[in-house]
Amino acid sequence: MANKIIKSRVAQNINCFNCCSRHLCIAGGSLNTSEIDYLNGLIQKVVILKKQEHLFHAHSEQKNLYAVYKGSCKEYWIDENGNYCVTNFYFPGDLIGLESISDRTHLLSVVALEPTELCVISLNDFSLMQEKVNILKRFIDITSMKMRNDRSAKMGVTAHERVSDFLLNLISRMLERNQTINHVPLPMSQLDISNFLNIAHETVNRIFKNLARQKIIKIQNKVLTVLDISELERLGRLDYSLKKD
Amino acid sequence: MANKIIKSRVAQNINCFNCCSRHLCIAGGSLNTSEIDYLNGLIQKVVILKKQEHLFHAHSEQKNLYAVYKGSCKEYWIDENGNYCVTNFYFPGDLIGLESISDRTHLLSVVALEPTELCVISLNDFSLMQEKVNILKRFIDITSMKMRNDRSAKMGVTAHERVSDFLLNLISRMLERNQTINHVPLPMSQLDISNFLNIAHETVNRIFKNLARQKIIKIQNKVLTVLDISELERLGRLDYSLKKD
DNA sequence: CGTGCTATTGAGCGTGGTCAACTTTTGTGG
DNA sequence: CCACAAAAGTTGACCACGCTCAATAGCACG
Repeated sequence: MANKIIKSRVAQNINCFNCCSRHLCIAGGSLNTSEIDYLNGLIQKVVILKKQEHLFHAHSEQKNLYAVYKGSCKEYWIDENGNYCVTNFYFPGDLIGLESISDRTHLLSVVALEPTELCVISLNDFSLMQEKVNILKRFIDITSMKMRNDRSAKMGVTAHERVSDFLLNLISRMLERNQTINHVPLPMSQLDISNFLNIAHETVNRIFKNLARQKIIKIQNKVLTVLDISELERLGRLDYSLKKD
Repeated sequence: MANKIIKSRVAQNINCFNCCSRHLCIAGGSLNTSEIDYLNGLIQKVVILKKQEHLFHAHSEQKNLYAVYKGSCKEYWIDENGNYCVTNFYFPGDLIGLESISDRTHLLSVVALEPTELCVISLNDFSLMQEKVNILKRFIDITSMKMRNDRSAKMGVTAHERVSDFLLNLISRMLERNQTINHVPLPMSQLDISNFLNIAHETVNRIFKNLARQKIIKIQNKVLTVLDISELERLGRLDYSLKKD
């Protein structure tokens, strides 16, 4: 596999000010212009990944945090018995690598689900940021929100609930990204979803088909369209309307 | 229910230096004496809870973070359909309230499983701490570790795996607290465990009995004794030996 | 234009959920 | 301290949800 391409953000015309996901990323919250300017100056590089290309592998040294700029990624690990375990999906504005900061070793692997670009926050830059209290507060807020979000994606008891909750979680994340409920990207395979939810992939497929037959959702070309959100909420245990604000 | 008792740490002779869980709490890591001294000066109060008494309820304003000093707590919420959902258990050295920092509103409720004492870190104190870079780094490390730990408690696919993983997770946390594998406290009910793991409580009971019959564990008076750790690891998907260091 | 991955559908069966009954433990008030 | 009530734990029977296996169709990549 080709080595991943790293370019300068300036050359790619990427910066925090014109980034349409910045409200979800570090540059969001209540940071003022000069603080974002400072951030923007620190973050110099972008990694450009092709589909299926790894951002990093588990057990490697963690040198950076990453913020998804464009595209999407899958996080996974291989357990002691050789099982492939999908642990998360990342979309524009999400920070990758937070759970590894404490020991600077990646616990998990991350791979691109489609052509993807990620801003590189070196841990050195991150140390510098720690001098700026407001930026650090923002960082802590993001970590706190991530914990909430991770809890809600796979909570249901039954397979129907779990699939519904997964979709509701995706939908609420896409709404945060100013997408519409009529066009929610599903870049991951049903196999990935089934693995993430601890459900057989045949079951995931049957539930998708079921929901489609009941005209609750429609899936075409890796794009989800929600036809009856209130019915989907009834099936899941999450209430996305609570998280809309 | 009686209002919770709040006392000064000094009066209770509690401080970060003589706390036997400090290596897990904010005062651990590589903080030096003067930094811990600063921390210790900021944290003035202890909350003392009786069994079944709430530390806070979901939807209330978050005024503090809490560090368990002694005892244990259960975290839960009530979903839209009225289901009681256990989301975590906390032991000495654990920080409570991290996922609520971003909007200063508790997402979850926390209740004591036994007589419990918690150090109170007001969010004001927390803001002050943010001026001390090393303390904040330590805080971020803890958050990062919490994310790892939360992932590992309920990972298995089958009921046997999930119960085994839950026990392995508890064991590894107790080892961090200098407890022995022969005396792991189980202050929560089997009902709580079943709810946390999304498993029927009858199933949890049967699996405990099974493990006991196979002489892998023994449970008496809410205390777990591990008789065959390698067999327990084989049944679960976690490898506690990886986390012993 | 094949080769391999992903999606789809069917049939059979086992894990574990549900319901029910009972015992044991814990907590509360007389 | 005992009596009673409530909660927690235990055990058995039943059966359904969802897993496994299998076979085929669609799709994407070289």
